[in-house]
Amino acid sequence: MRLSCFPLSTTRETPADADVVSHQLLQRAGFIRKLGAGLYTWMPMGLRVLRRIENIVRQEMDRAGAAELLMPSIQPAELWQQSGRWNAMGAEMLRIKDRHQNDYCYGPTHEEVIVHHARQDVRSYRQLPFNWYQIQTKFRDERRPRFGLMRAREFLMKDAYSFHLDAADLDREYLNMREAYARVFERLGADYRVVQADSGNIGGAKSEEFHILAGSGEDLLAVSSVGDYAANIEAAACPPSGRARPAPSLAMEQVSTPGQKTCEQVSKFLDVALAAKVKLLVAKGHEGALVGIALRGDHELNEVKAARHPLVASPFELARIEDVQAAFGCEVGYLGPVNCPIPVIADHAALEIADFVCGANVNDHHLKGVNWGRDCSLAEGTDLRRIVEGDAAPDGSGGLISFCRGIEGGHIFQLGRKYTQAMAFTVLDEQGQAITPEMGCYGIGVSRLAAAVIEQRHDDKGMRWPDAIAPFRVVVCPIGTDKSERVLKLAGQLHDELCAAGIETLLDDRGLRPGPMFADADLIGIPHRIVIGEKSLANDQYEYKRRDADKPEMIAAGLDAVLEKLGA
RNA sequence: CGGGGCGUAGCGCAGCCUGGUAGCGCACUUCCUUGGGGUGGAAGUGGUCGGAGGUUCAAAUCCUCUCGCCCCGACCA
Repeated sequence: MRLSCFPLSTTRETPADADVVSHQLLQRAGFIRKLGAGLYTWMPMGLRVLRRIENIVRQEMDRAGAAELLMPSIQPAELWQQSGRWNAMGAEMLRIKDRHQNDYCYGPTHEEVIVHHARQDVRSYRQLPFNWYQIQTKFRDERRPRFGLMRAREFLMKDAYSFHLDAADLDREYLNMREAYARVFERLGADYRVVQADSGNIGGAKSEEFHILAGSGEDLLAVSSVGDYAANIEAAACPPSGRARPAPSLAMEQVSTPGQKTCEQVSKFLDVALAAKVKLLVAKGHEGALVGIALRGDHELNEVKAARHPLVASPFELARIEDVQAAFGCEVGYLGPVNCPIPVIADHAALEIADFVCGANVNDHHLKGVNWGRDCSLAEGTDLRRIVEGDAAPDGSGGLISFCRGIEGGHIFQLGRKYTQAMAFTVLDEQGQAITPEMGCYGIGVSRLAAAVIEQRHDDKGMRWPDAIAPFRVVVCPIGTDKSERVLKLAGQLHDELCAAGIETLLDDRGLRPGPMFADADLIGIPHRIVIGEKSLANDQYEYKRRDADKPEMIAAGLDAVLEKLGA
């Protein structure tokens, strides 16, 4: 490709609305242009990268035995009503009406559509298992689009859906996809980690995320210092420590704590450790009921875990303050499990302390020396809290948890029968009995990966693409073309020869001075650069530089030495 | 959803407080110059100041409404 014929518009200045490196570089290098909040156009240079990532994903999916199809981006509401998600999905689903006032959505995901097609075409167990995937544009009306491509509203996603006779076969395919994903992430040159995840409102049991590790990542990951345990902190389990609760040593006593409402205030006021306090949150239960949630004072609630408890409404919502005050007869700063008017569930860690401090359910008063079982009923113990750094790894390896940040690039789920059942997809088994298939789904955020790779691979000059997904593998830079016919001719010739050898090559024939030319090549992040100028031609040499090398080196002029450097 | 900020040339910004003929840098056009890390110079092109209404002799500037965009937060009693 000759750059003089290729639309490329780079800027030296950083766009004002970009605050992560990938977003800045993508815009500066002219890879993407913003059209609206969370909406981006892929300009030609950027699209080349997107397509290459897409092709790696496609190759690995095909290799893993999945079959590509393409579903509409607009979906009829009827299917979503069948699965029950038309109402369950919130405002992030873009709902639209056609001219007949019929309801549609711009697909945020395609479980409903795929199950619909599966039930149309698949009747027999002989047709199972299968795995269908597409690479399709999706739209999610994020409450806050940000970080450019990392949390855009419209984005490109690979989504795959598999169907199986039984759970064991789903397990097999899940592992198959897990391996395919690992190959994808390795080919992208990404430093990634597979972590246990929560399956969110998609539903289902087993679920893992593939995270590209980066400080700018939106997700916090809990990683064990021993073994390979890692989990999204949303999903990281906090089992009982195994330590027995100490025996009560103090009598319960009510103390005055005027105006001390938060755990921090009370702990300071009474001079007790935060971890020696039990706090009580109140969540909405079912049909207007309230549920008390007891946590140790220094712990935080994990709403995802709470919402899974049968007494707690899902999605999780805190009770309205007026309702809580009506039930307890005091302000929310003084709640506690003693003489509690509503059912209480407690996090394991809150149950492991004795002689604790908690609200007295009386304004401006707390209780000291409180003990489970003796002073209040022993609440049911459940995992309700967010994991914290320094916790023991929940896999029992003896490791300690520390946090790091990641960008979710892929997510694999075992959905079970949630959708196949809701949408009445059955096949006949060998005995002629109808059975409901097990389902898995597997997503990769293709457009997000482009940004994630940049977050990991960049320097102060620009992007540093690996060969596998670079927009071009090589850029040929002729110096002083207006003075030297020979330079221009040799550069054009090398470009043509490299292209003929199947190497994606860019010839910078814009006639720029070396400074701007090199700056653009570095910004765009092309992995290999060949400079041709009279100076080196005097020694019958070209100059070769890797994007990530400090210094250039001289090589013999001609195609062979170049090919050798490229390892081609 | 709550809070804050910003909309002035393609991009980045100043001007607004204190109303009076709209400016700078980059980019772009032409010419000269320069030629190994964004040369130097000369001359140019380009703006209904986000939109609507109001105050005023006069509004980018003050007031009201509205739209768009960005940032922070989103429950821990």
